[in-house]
Parts: sequence; structure tokens; C-alpha cells
Amino acid sequence: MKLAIDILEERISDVMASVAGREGCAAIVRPTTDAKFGDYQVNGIMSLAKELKTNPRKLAEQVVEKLDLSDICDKPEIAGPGFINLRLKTEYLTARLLEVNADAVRLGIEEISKPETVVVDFSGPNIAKQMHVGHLRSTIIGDCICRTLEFLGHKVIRQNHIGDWGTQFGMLIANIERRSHQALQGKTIGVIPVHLAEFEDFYREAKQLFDTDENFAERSRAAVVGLHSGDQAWIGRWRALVTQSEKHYQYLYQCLGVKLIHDDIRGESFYKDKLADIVKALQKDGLAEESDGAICVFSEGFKNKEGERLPLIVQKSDGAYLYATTDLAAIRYRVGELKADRIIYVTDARQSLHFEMVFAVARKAGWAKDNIDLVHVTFGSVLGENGKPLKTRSGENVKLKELLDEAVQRANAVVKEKNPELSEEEKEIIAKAVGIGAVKYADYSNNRTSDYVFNFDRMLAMDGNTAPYMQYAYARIKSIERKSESKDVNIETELAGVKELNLSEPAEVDLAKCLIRYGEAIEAAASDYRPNYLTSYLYELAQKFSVFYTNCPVLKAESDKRPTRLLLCDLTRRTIKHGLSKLLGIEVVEQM
RNA sequence: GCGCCCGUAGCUCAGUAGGAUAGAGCGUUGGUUUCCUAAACCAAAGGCCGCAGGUUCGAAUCCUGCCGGGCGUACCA
Repeated sequence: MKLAIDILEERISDVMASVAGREGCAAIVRPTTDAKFGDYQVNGIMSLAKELKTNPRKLAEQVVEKLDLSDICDKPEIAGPGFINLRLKTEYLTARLLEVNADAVRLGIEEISKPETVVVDFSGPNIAKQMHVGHLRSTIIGDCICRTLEFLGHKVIRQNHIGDWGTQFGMLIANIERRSHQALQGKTIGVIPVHLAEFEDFYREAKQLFDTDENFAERSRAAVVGLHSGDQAWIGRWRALVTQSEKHYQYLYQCLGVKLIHDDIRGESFYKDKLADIVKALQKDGLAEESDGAICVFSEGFKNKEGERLPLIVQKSDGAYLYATTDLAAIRYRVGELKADRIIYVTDARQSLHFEMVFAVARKAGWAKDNIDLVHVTFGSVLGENGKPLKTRSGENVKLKELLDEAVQRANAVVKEKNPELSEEEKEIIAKAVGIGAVKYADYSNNRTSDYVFNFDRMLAMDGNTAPYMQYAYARIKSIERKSESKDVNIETELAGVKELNLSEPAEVDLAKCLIRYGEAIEAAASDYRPNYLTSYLYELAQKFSVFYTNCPVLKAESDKRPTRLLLCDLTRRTIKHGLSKLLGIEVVEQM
């Protein structure tokens, strides 16, 4: 069924159009800013009145006169300078709740009518390096966008554009070769790093050798040449490195509950054979030209420090290709092969200019026609308490794994303190869900465009808009379920027979109204790619549930009240679970 | 220099086309438990929404200028 807000928007806009005698009127229905105004307010009358140069209250009256919303709302009220205030009818609310209740899978939320093929480019870790905190946001925000668009009915194609190609691989595979020789000489040394921490040393070792050992540097350059020319020995070493290091980020995806698999990988190496053609095509179309020895595309409106035109370099003066070239090849592939209607890039804001230029070139070259949506979803940095990008004391990037481990460890300490009687195994499961959930939720609940300060204590707090608070609300409902058995209440049979509801307490009505608005939050989150709209909604829901919980006994309620309350509990539980686990990829727990 | 982002309560942050008296949480102060998890709930105090102009019935939101911060700005990604 359609969302109330969408039905209202449509009907009121139609009436406005007929009153005004013109197309394209927007009612701009929004939740009220204050409950005393009802449930929804129409904001569009006043701006329309301005355009028509008429009195807004008079216009509102004319609209209300012709408006029939009697199946949804009480009589609309005109207020202030020209608002129309709407209050949902209890019968509508009841019917809607029962509908949501009957829909176990989608909670009464419709799929969109025009599904698109959406390619989402996110995460993109570098091979042979540990994932660090800088990869967190792209990985989880991208995942949430995928999950949300998928739920709404789009065909989502995840693309993990990993950094698995480039000159730095020369020294890495040269180091594999060097280590192999040592191993053959009987030295007990791992040839390819296996554990996460070893990658760091391995990379550092290669880098140091490259900088200090001319023979090694020479060998590294030979390795690059070998790699590019398809030498099997070098390719074998490279592939071993890629395979080994992929295992590590797959492990982290699993920890984070991020849905990215091996098949989603289309790394830089995937495009390596397509790059020459990209440059050739750009030259052939006269879009690319040589400048200072590099092949460049100059687009309108891009300037450098000196105010001169700024190029998108697609081939360096030494003949090598760059990420701009790869990104162009990727657009071509995604539009041509994957049939994308929309391509979303989830990377930090610092790459804005790069994508602006890439998009401009892709448009000019005709690889992305106007009907293809190219979207750069940016986000801010994760900061430490000092307001600078989060680093370790020694100034290194904080490893993602270490960050998550600490979160789980801290969560474990809290669980131990709050609920000591749980078994070790239960505590571990809860700590993992709470710890990881806290990190993710804290990230999601911030507006993605701003930087935020990372703080374990705050994200693990039980008060406020945090994962533990949400999980706690869920656990309380599960607890009611468990208690019901000992009180001879059979929830299933009571709910199965519910045909009518008895909403009388304010806390019940508030909760009910919140429940039927889940779809609004999802729509808002999807259209702006902003997970914080989801967390805000869920938090509001959990708060309303807490108020309901303190004011309205469920199991001890009179028989005329109990089914309604059981239903409110169950719908809240299902909505929280859906939001957290299905859309945000955060685990819920049975008890805390 | 130019471009993009940001500046909202003591702190951390919301604010979904320009809408009604700017909202949360933390912290502070006070209150609630023979009752389904008090990891909860209720209440109070706390704001020239960086500054100054402008646009209009109405501005945290749009425009201009300024101040302060971050990022980017030709061969890294």
C-alpha cells in the first residue's frame, strides 16, 4: 500500500492544480513540526499563492473545499499564514497497522514502480595493505545504500573497485621473489604474508628495499614490465598476493556485515587492457590532446592554481595510465556491459574534483549519455579527539580490524557489568553485535557529509541515539515474548485473531503513528543517500516504544487491550529488526 | 588566488524544496522502581543558528560580502 504521505501529496497537489488552473503544483506535505498541528502539514499553499499573487489562506480554503481525504484524515484545518494541517483518522491508522502486520516481508512498504539498474562503487581497499579507518565509511555507507535501494526494488550491482594494479606492485612481487629465494635457501620465512599484521611489514620491507637497494629496485622495475607483458611467473606472484590479501578484507566484510563478495570485485586490473583504447578513443574524437608530454582532456570550467585550464590526465608522459583512465573505462563498462541507469560512487569528499572531471569527460565522450545518472556520494573524515583525522599515537592509520576489536572488547566489558549472569558464549555474541553495531551506527547517524569525532564511550552509551539503545529496545520486546509463556499468553494465537485494535492511550497512538511511517524514512534515506534518516527514524521509534513500555503494561493488560499492545510490540520489534539488520547491516540480540 | 565542504546549546550532533515557538543525546539540576530488562522513563535550566547586509508574508536553510576551519587545485589514488 502507498504511504499516507504520498497519497496526501498526490491528492492535494491535484486539487491545487485544478484550483490554480496550472500543472505542476506541489503540496509539499511534511510531518508536522509540532504534534499540536496534527500529523502532517501542507507547506505548498503559500508559495503557490505567491506565484498566483493571491491570499494564501483564501487559496487554502479553496483547496480544502475541493479536497476529499475523508478516508485518511479528519477534516483538514487551515492555520497560520496558510498551512493545512492534517490529522490521521484512527480507523486509517488501524487499517494500516493491520496491513503492516500482515506483511511479514516488506512491512507494508511497496516496491517502487520504475526499478533501475544501479551500480554502486564502494569500499575499494588496496591490495597488500590492511584496511584502515579510512575505508570504513565508504564500505558501510555504500553497503547501506545498496541494501536500501535493493529493498525498494532496484537492481543493484555492487562493484568493489580494489587497488590491485600499479607500479607499486613491482616491488611487492619482487619481494615475493626475493623471499622465495631465501626460503629455498632454507630460511624459515613466510613468502607471502598470511596474517593481517604481516602485510604491513611486508609492504614496508619492500618499500625500504626499493629505496635503499639498487639491485632490488632494478628487479622491481623488471617485475612491473613482466607483469604488464604477461610474464607468467610475475603474474603468478601477483595473483597469489591478491588472493591472499583478498581473504583479509572478506573477513572484515563479514565482521562488518557488509554484503560484498568475490564476484563483486572489478579492480583496477580488470580494466588494464581497456585503457589504451580509452585514450585512443578520446584522441580520435579530438577530446584529448598532448600537453607537457601527457595526454590530457580539458573540460570547460576547470582551472588550476594559476588560473589556467586544468586537465584530466589520462596518460602520463612516461606512457602509464592513471586512475582517471581506469574510472573512464569503468564507466564505459558499467554503462555498456552492466547496463547501468545510475552509477553511484561512494568515496570521500576530497575526490569531488576528480569525479567532476571524469563525469564531464564521460559525458563528452558519449560513454554516459544524459539519461545515465552519475552520482558522487561524498562523506567527511573520521576524526580523533584532537579534531584531526584519526591516527594512532605513532601517527599511523588506525587499522580497521584493531578498531573493531577494541569496540567488541569494550562492549564485552559493559555486558559483563550489566548482565553478569549470561554465559560466556552469550556475552561474546552480544558484545560482537553491540561493539560492531555501535561503530557502524555512530557512523550512520552522522550526516555523512560532515566529519565526525570518533569516540568509543559515546557510541557505546546506552542513552541517546546509539546502537546499544536500539538493541536494548529490541531485547526488551524479545523479553516480553519470553515472559509471555510463563504468563499463559500465546502471542501467536492472540495476534492471529486480531481484526480490530483498541488504541486509546496517547503512548499507543504515538507509537502506532510512528510505526506506519517507516517507509517515509526509507524513501528519504534512499533519495538523498543518507543513512542518518534511517537512524533518526529508528531512534524516534525506539523512544516512542520506551514511553509506551513504561506507561502501558502488555502482558498484564486487560483482555480488550492486550492484543493491540502485543501487536504494537511485535511491529516495533519487526521494524527495528528490519531497519537494523536488513538496511543497516547491524545485528540485533535476543537479550542484553 | 580559484573551487568545493563546513561554522547550530558548555560538549557531540540532527534539522528531508524557504514554513509555525530551532531539536536530540551527553553533561548539569531535580524526580520516577513492591509492576513485562532502570542499559529505561519524566521534568528543568541551557541558543543574536560565525558576523553584516539583501531577497519576502516568512531565512539556520536562498543571494552578496566578510571572519574562522577543513579539503582540493597537471602526470598518487
